Amino acid sequence: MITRSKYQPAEIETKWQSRWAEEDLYSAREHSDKPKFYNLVMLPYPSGDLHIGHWYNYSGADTYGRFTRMRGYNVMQPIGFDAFGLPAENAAIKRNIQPHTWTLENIANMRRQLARMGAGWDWSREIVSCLPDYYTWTQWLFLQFYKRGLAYRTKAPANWCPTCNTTLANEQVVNGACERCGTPVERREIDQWLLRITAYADELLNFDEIEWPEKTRLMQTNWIGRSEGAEIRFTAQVPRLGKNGKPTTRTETVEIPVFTTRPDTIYGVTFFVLAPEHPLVERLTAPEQRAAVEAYVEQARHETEIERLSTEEGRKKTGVPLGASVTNPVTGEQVPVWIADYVLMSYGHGAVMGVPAHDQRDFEFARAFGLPVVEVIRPEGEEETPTATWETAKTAHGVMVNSGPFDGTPAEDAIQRVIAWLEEHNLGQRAVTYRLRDWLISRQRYWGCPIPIVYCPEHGAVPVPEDQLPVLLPDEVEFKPTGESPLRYVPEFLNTTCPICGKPATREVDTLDTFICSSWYFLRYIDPQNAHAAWSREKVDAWMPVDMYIGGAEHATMHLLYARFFIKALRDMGLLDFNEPFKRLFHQGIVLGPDGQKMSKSRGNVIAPDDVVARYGADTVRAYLMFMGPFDQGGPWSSSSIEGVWRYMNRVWNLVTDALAERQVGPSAEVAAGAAAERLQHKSIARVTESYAGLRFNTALAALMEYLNGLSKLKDDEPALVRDPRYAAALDTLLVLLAPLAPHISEELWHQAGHEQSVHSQPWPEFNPALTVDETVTVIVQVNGKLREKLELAPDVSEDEVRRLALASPKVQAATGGRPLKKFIYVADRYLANIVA
RNA sequence: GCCGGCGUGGCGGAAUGGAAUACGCGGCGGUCUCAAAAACCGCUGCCCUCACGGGCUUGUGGGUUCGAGUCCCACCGCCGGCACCA
Repeated sequence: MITRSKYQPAEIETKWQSRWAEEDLYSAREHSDKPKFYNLVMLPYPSGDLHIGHWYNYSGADTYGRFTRMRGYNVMQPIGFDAFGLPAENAAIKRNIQPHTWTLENIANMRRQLARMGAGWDWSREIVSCLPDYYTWTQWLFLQFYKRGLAYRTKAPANWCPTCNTTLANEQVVNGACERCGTPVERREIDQWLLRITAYADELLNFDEIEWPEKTRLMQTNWIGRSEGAEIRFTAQVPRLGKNGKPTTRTETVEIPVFTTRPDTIYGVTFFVLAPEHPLVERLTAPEQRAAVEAYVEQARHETEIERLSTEEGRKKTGVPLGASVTNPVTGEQVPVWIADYVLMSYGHGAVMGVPAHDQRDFEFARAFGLPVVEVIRPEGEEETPTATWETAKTAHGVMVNSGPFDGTPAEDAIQRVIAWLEEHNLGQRAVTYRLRDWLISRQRYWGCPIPIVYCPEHGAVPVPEDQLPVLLPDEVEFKPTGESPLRYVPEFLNTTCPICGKPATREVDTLDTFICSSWYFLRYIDPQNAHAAWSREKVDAWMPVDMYIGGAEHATMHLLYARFFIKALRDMGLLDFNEPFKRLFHQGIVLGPDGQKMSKSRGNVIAPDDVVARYGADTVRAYLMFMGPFDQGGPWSSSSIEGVWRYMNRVWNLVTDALAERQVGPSAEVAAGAAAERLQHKSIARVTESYAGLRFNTALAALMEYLNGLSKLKDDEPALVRDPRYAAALDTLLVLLAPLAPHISEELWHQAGHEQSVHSQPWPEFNPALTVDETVTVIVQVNGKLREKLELAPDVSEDEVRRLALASPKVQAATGGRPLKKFIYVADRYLANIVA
């Protein structure tokens, strides 16, 4: 009677975690004969707790990293903390603790949690973005952008969150509300630092070098929103401004450019609309309209972005005429000028030529205010109908009509011909506009990377010389609800001298958007201790680009776009020599609560990893997360389904430890079932390898379960199998194949089986294709596509033989009912025959 | 509204155009036990049939094909992104 040991994950997991750390098992080698593989995860924000979503993300990434390492790659798998940001400040205000302290305490706890996963992190490369040895180089990078004219300062309307007392980038505004607190966003004019991401808009649309999900590429493409068309310069008479800046009685001609994607509709312009914020509104307004216009402008200013951008049913177009007109440069016609909130100052030129016949918004506007609708484009073969009867604009392309000399121009030439005409007469030109705007990077906040700029009364904004970096962020500040950075009230920080003249000056008190910190962290991992440079060019050349980047899809249009922009800009500065940071990208899915809803404290459906790990161990939790479904799909947590994975781990433990014990009591000897065990081994290697390679961890574990079930059954049927060396080899392979998903139990049993080296250093097993084929195969016989017969035959059976046996089968004959054979199809690699009768 | 994705047993899900429902959960029956739990073994899509066996089934309707969960068209439902972008 054998007494078996019990599977106790807590014990073996902590044991192996310390052993691996002692042996430095997971540090990437700087010099290696093996090909490099940069396996990256999106670094966590140190909120204090690793949640189940982190476990999901990192379990998949670590499984893939381990698999790749065993396949012979020199894998680098670093981890760090994106440690600046608002939550630290909010916690500081709420709990009267300094952000610095709060953040570092959280990091300490999360390091423990990250270690408890048993993932193969290379801790020697850890970065913490709020520490000076990191943010020195964030500042240095800002200066490089500044030097190249890619960072600039301007007074611009900014999204302002009255709750967070801070500005927000457009990308951080969700449906017109603050992404963090949900407060509707207001607009304010403030001096801002921006990065010229729009200079790279076109290049960012090119995804040729990267293997990214179609969905993410599409989201970035839509986000950048490239539109091709023309700029057309309309003109207007406005009062000439006197020396005092006040209008005089004399007039002058000003040009008002518009952007349009449909220059072919130029003859259909019946009105002209400016954004309420357009700088020419005041000068164009006639005295009798002044009161109405000012009221409308004031109203638009108070509208939130949500209201203004809403396209909800029933929201009618609003607007006010200025009592002025502009000249259509092509037709020479005068059309009235309006202001309306459907025209946005931030897109194009803040002005629109109104073509109600061929643009739906202009159509609605014209109907609302009784403006004429003139048809100038007619799809080929369509009859003329009076525009008064139209219910919508006709936006399709077509032949130009009512367009003077352009009449009859076919759809395919219309736009080009009008643009050519505009360019010839110097009244406009081909133009491209983007939805993407420059990246607003100033935050009126304390807990961020200080912007290395000094304001001198004489020299204005002066960059801090590189040898004076870092501009240190004070560790302690006082928080006052002023809406200004607390740094303004720290004299030691604020007051300095001008780098040019040495006279008293003040520092920039705004800090950088944390997305700046996360736009280059993957470069610092490569050379984290470098005190002389942000990175060594040689090391970055060797490791970049990232081979696999796994993280959430919510970063599609922010972090992932910014990081691409950074790399392209740094390339143009000569600081590195590649075009894209992340060669492959994978978005893991979202783990839902047991109720199928998104996890949230208010719903009470949150699964805390620490709790389930205490109960089942890290291996079971990791493997269960991967078993839930496809890795990019996520799904609901199930407290009963995880029991199945827990049972599996126990069955692995029992099968292997039993075999080891029983092997002691007798000599090894081959038995018949050994051959079957060997076939199963090779089949399983093939299946599991394929699943891992495709990041289909759920089917990898399913195959491992079938492998175990199969071996267990073979042993039950023929107990002497335990002393067959082929059975021992099959169990060893089971442990090796399981190692990426369940690193601790496989390591423990691997060592119990007498191996010295770590299971994680084992080469990935190869399979012999000849051994993945069964001794007999089931040939499926269909009649007219329906399954009618199964034949057990040898794998090398010929088509003729199958045909003879199939037609001879009574079941087949019954199914054909004596009808003559029309066609016989045999798919050899599927062992499938179809009889058409 | 536009763009994208997804609809398969009671549940999570599997399936290079070739045996639909692998694997797991749950359920039912059994072994062990005084009993229960755990563990182990067997059964488990739906309908008809005592049974042998037969019919039906991948959101709905149509199509392509020897053969469709998979490809094409239309519709319904759910999820994600964008949303007056001129």
